[in-house]
Amino acid sequence: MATVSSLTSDDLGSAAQRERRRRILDATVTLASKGGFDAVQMRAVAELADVALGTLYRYFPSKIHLLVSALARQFEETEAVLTRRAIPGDTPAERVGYVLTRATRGLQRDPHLTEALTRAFMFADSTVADEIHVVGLRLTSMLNRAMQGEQYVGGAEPTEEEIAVARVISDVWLAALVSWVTGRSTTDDVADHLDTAVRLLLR
Amino acid sequence: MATVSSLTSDDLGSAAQRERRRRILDATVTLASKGGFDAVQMRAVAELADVALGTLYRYFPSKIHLLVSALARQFEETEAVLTRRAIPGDTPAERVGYVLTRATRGLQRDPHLTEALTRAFMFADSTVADEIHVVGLRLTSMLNRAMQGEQYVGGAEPTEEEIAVARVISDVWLAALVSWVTGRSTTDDVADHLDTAVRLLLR
DNA sequence: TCGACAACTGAAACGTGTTTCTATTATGCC
DNA sequence: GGCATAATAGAAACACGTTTCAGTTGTCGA
Repeated sequence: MATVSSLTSDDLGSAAQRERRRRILDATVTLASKGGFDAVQMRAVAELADVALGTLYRYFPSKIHLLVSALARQFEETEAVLTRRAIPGDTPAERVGYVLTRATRGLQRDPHLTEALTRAFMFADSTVADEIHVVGLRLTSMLNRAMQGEQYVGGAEPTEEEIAVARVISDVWLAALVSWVTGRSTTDDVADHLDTAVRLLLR
Repeated sequence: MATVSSLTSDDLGSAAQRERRRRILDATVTLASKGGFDAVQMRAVAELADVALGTLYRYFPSKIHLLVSALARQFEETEAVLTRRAIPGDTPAERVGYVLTRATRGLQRDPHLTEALTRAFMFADSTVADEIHVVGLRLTSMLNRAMQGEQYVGGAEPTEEEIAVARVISDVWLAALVSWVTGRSTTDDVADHLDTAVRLLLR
């Protein structure tokens, strides 16, 4: 069976391979952070990660796969950080707003990296579905957790309505990110727009 | 002054030039409709439009500019059609739903074209701001008109709230389109999600 | 009508993502 | 340890977006 997916950590048998995968993603993030999407050149990634170009393509079948996988790893870290403590705020709106603000600020702290990851995500086609799905799961999981607050610990399922709201909010977030990344709006615009959307949806 | 914008019809003095521009955009849509984003190859567009490659780049400074300009022209047509008759529906939600459904169905009728245009729009950077802006204007104008219904004819300005709602809806629409284009959701998913978003926002 | 200037043509060349292929190295099994 | 197999290195080649440039054609004012 021919696979078009990126190799995940679980797919990789040996420690040396997981180590290679890690080096590749590190190199990707380093280059993206320095010069954005255009600076992530496959030859440069391979060299920085100290693997051959062919090996890079064995691990990640395209530049887009590579960047979306890097995005997934970043999200894992964010989620891990966020999971450690309860999300502050008394209402779902406040908590969702808190999560979004924090996530957005984190992204805006490294504009080049964000540009690279966002554009890859937006440009991805159906062959990247698996990697995209991972990202989507983490995002909705974070938002649902924020909406439910304390109750989440008890393991309550979110309602239909809550799921729908979370989805709309992540749509808005994505669109805002795109418009920021492409220079069509400022950081303040993004914050305002997100606040407005949360207010409209969670009232 | 060095410009990075595409040449609009207004910029072009002679009829021969407007004709060339039209041929280029026609070729773009033809190729996109047949094979999507990847099939819109600059050499192929130039050949089909019967212009030299250099000329194509004189009219549209990049493939993305070209595709976003094609998108703008498609939107103009949609808006023209939509303007001819009053939008059916008794409530803003119904009218907005009608417009979205119609526009979405139109797009889904030509998946390859939609894929090409959507991906270009998502990938555009700040050098394409002018072209993007045109698209954004048409979209919000259509939505505002739908929200206001009959009153729109009277030339009433939309309220702050209405503008915000329109913006959120277009965000959701864009995100839904992206997820459909990338094979992550079906046409029914898109319709459902849009309905849900409209219901949540216009209640 | 003529001359100057801009627009267009045609073709070559460059950069970067992607593919391909052979030689070499690592891994797992006996 | 020795062998079969898979993984990797290294380098060349290809595809397509983009740039460049010399020569040709069209346009417009005097």
